[in-house]
Amino acid sequence: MAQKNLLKYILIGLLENEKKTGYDLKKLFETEIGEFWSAKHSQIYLELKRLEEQGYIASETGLFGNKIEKTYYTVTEKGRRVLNEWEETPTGELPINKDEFILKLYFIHNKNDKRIKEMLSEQYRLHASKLFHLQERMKLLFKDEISRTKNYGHFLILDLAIRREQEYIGWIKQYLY
Amino acid sequence: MAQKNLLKYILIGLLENEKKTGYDLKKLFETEIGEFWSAKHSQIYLELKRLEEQGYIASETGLFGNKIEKTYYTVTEKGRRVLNEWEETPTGELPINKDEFILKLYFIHNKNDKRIKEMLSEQYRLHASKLFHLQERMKLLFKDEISRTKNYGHFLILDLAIRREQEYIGWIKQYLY
DNA sequence: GGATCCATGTAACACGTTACATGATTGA
DNA sequence: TCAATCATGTAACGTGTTACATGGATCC
Repeated sequence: MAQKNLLKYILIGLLENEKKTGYDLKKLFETEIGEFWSAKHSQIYLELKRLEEQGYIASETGLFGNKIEKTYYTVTEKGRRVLNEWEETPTGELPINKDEFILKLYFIHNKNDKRIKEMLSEQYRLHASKLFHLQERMKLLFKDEISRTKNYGHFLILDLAIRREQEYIGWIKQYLY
Repeated sequence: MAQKNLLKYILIGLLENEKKTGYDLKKLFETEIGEFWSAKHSQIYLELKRLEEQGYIASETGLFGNKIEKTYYTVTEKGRRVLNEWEETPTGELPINKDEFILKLYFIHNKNDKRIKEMLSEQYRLHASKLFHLQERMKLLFKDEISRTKNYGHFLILDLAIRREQEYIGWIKQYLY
């Protein structure tokens, strides 16, 4: 997955409909996007600079209070074009989900190993908590039909994420008891 | 996930019961481990050297044919210890599965966007093919109760992987038709 | 007055991929 | 003899994290 610079498209995509600062974008990674992507502010600010140099986004400096300068970014025509090109390109190749827990489990050979129950219990807690969080997001963002139609992609992937957690929890339960 | 050097534990873990060459390990990443982890030979060879320097594994050079030298690695006591420590440490923090398709979908807002069906169709093919492959592996590796008991962790994660693909496919079908 | 958030940046490092490189062995 | 596979390595680069760094604004 590395080497494709997908952060580029995320940033352009997030700026598509509304100008935002680097800090705004950073906050989005902590909430909205955080469920399926991550990036630190250090990486975001650098990438924004690079995207501006390459002409995919443009910046304007706004004033906040009377001293702090905020840099707002907007998408250029060129940026809009590459975003669309990317969206239309078949993705191909399923990604490998590197999951440390899965890895640990792989190296446990004996069915009666005491650690299995401990590990499954921990995962149960983590996934149950994530499931709850996702369900709350679903309620908050997509309570009516209109909101679903307007951000349909987001609705779809939230639905997938919830199903996935439910399945994961089902799997754990089967082997935990 | 990065910064934890999990490759280290994979290599030690794979060498635990049997001495292997770098090439053997590379091959395992193409088959067995490939379902849930990836690594290129360039990274493997370097990591093996580092692990030997740090005393986690030891090497012996064998001859193959009459000219080629193969380097076999085995795990040391120190290596066995860190592997066990790792296995006993709670994993914590669910990983973020960075999936390019999910990302693209997020940026599609309109329910009637033609691209949704195309994207879902492509994913259907990919996941159906992966599911088939996983099911074949399951049949091959775990046909009887005894094989399950001997590599129980592997059986568990293969079962999870299959359920996950089934769920994914179910999700696609729901919105594709 | 102090904590927390807003806002932006740089530097060092770790992880992972791609490309370059070499040469022997095996089987058709 | 030619292709594929076995077998091992290095170099350059791209991506992402951690740590370092600064200073204003807001709220209690």
